[in-house]
Amino acid sequence: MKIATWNINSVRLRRNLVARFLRIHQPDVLCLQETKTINDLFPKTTFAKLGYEHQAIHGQKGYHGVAILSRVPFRDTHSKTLCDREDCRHVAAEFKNGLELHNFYVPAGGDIPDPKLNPKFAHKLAFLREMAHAFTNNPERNKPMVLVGDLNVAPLPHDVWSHTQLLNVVSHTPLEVDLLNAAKASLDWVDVTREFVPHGEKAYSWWSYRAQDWKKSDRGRRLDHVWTSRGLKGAAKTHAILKPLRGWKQASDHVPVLVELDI
DNA sequence: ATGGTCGCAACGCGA
Repeated sequence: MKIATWNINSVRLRRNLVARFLRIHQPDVLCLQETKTINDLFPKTTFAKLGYEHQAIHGQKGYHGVAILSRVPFRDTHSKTLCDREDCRHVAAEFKNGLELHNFYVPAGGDIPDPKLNPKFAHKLAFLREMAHAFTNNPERNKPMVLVGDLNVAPLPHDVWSHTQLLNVVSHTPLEVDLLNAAKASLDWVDVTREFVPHGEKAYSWWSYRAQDWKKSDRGRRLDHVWTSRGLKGAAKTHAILKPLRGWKQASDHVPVLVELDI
């Protein structure tokens, strides 16, 4: 089963890029974040025509929004409400082979890394805590599960271009990293990217729009993640962060992360 | 140290 995650930063603006990605890489399932549209305006038929006729769409006007596009039928889908907000930041699908797939879009958290001064950062921290609670004591924690998404945290020193320069920058502060690690520990999740890329090597999935030349400066961060439950350890056969897609015309600032699981 | 760029939707907000 080939699974991809991609923060698309408007699925309507970039529907043709999604279609190109689907044609080239042929994932079985694509999880999108920041679709930025209400469900009625989601380009369903564009993707259905390419074989992705099973769609769990959870969007809102203008902001956030997540979706799962699949060639494989779902058994069931649902979405969680986190932090008692209407924000569309989670959608999950269960497949007939028993796999449960969770697609998250964690709040970015604003600029000031202090929850007392910045309510957006406080929301991010609360969201990460709730993410952990969602899986702690989960009666189904032993089933095969995959968690993907834009988690908006780069946890390891080599998940950012400069560990020391980003220690006080939202996405890499110790506070967020600790909470992300706690969420990861809640189900003993495996970080698939780091099973393939050694911890001493740089790995990025996002490059800012603000750089003059994103490729030349290469000041990236690894914000997009694929986690598998412990029972799926070793199931990942291939892994790729599709850096060239950042160079596509009118690209998203995130690139897809793609894994092939033997399930 | 600062500001740099996007997308939505309406000229601000969130990223």
